[in-house]
Amino acid sequence: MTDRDLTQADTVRLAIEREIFGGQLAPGDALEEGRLASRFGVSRTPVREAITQLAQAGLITKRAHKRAVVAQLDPSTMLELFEALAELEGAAVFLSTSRMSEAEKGALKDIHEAAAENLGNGGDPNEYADLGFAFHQQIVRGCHNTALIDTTEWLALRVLPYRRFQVVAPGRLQRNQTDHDAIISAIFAGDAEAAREEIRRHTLEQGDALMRFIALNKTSHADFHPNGLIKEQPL
Amino acid sequence: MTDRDLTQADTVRLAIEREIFGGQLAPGDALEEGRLASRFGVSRTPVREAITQLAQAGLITKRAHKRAVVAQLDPSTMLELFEALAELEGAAVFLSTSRMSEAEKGALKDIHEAAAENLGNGGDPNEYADLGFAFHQQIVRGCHNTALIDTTEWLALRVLPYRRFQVVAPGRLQRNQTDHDAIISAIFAGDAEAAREEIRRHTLEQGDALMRFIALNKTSHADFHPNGLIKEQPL
DNA sequence: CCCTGATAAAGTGTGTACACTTTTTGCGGT
DNA sequence: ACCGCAAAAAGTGTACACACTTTATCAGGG
Repeated sequence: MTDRDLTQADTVRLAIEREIFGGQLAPGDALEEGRLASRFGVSRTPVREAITQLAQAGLITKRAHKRAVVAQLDPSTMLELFEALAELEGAAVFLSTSRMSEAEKGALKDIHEAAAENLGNGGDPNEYADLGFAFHQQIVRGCHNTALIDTTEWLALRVLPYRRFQVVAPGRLQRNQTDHDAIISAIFAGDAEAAREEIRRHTLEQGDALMRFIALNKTSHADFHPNGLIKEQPL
Repeated sequence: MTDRDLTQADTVRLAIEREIFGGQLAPGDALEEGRLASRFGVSRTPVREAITQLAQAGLITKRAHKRAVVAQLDPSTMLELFEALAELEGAAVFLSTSRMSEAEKGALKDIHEAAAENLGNGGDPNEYADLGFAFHQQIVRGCHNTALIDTTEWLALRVLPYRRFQVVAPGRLQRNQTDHDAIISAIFAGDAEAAREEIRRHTLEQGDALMRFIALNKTSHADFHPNGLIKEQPL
C-alpha cells in the first residue's frame, strides 16, 4: 500500500489541479484526454474520471463531445466570485469571533505579525501572499462549521490564482495589511458584526482592485497569468 | 438529436438524483455499479461517471475500492448544514433586499400569499412545502449573484429532503408562515440587516426543530424517510 | 459456541477497442 | 482569393475484459 490508497484518477486529478493553480495550465487551455493519458502514463479511463471531478468542482468546463477547457473567468464572473466569497468569509468570521479558541486566536495573531514583519523588511512578496492566504484560512476555520468552511475554501480556491495578483499591484500589500489590522482588532474586541463588515469590505476591495488593475493594464484576463505575473507582456 | 445531447452518464446521474430526492434511495443505501448498469441498460462506464459526479456533489460518499453509498447525514453534520445554509441565505437576502426588482418582489409576495391561502384552507401540506421551497429560492435568486446563488442552492438541495419534514411536525407550518411574514416585511421595508437576521433565525430554527423532532421520536436519521414521512414506523 | 484464517464470491479500478461526434483539411466551383 | 462542402483526422462516449481489492462464506481449532 505504497500509494496510500490514492487511485490513479486521484493522482491525475491532483496533478492537473496543481498545474492549474501553479499556472502551467492557464484559463482557456484545452485538456485533451489522450495527451494527458500518455503524459501521465495511464490509460484514458482514469484521466476521464479526473476530468469529470474537476468539471464538477468548477475548475474546468466540459460539454458533451467537446474538449474540456480550464475554466475561463470573465470579469463579471470574477467579480461575482469575489462578492460571494466576501459574503461567505463575512458569515464565517461572524461565527468565528465568538467561537475561536485562545490558541486559534493566538495562531491568527502570529500569522498577522509574521506578515507585518515580512512587509516591513521588504521580504518575499510571494511569501506575503501565502501568509495572507493563511490569515483568511485561519479565520474561516475558526467558525468550526465544516460545511461552511468547505464551501468558503472551495470558492477561495477558485479565486486564489487571481487573488495573488496583489503582489504586483502598487500599494496593495500595505493596504492589505491595514485591512487585516482592522479585522483582527474586531475579532479580539469580540465585535462580530464589525468583523463581518471589515472582512466583507476587504475581500470586495480585493476584487475591485483586481478589476481596476486589469483594466488599467488593458490586458484581458486571458493574458493574466495565474501566478500573479503577466504573461509575455512585462509591465 | 432526440436526447438533447444528454450523455448516458447524465441520464443515469439524473435518475439517481431523482431517486435520492424522491426517497426511493435512502441515506446509507449502497449503490452497486453493476446492478445500476443492468437496471438502466447501459454498461458500467457511464454509471461510474455518474457516481463520480454525484460523489463530487456530496450527494453520495465514495472511497477507493469501497461501494458508493447515499450520503449519510449524522445529526451534527445536519446541524452544520443548516447553520451554513442559514448564513448563506442570510448573505443572499442581505443583497437581495436592495437588488430585487419590483417584479421579483411581486412574485415573492405571490408565493407567500399562495402559501398563506394553502395554510388557511387546510390544503395539501406537500404543496405547502413546495411553496416554502420556492419562497426561499425566490429570495436567494434575488441577489443576482450566480456564484452565491449556486452555492446556496447546492447546500439547500442537500438538506431539502430533511427540510420537508416540517409537514408532519405539529405546529411547524404555522410557525414557518409567521417567520416568512417577518422576512418579507423586512425586505419590503428595505431593512437588509433585519432581513438577514430573520432568515438566519428562521433557517436555524428549522434545523433545531428537525433535531428535536428526531430526538423526540427516538428515531435515528437513518429511519427518517426523506419524503418527510417516517419509514415503517407510523406516528 | 465463538473465534480465526483460508478460500470463494463480489465489486471496484483500469486498459483497450470501437462507434459516433466534432473539428480540421483540402479540393473544386465561383 | 473566397466560399461551401465532402472526406479525413482527431477526439469523445461507451462497452467489455481482466487484474486487484474488498467482502462474504465456511471449515477447523480453541
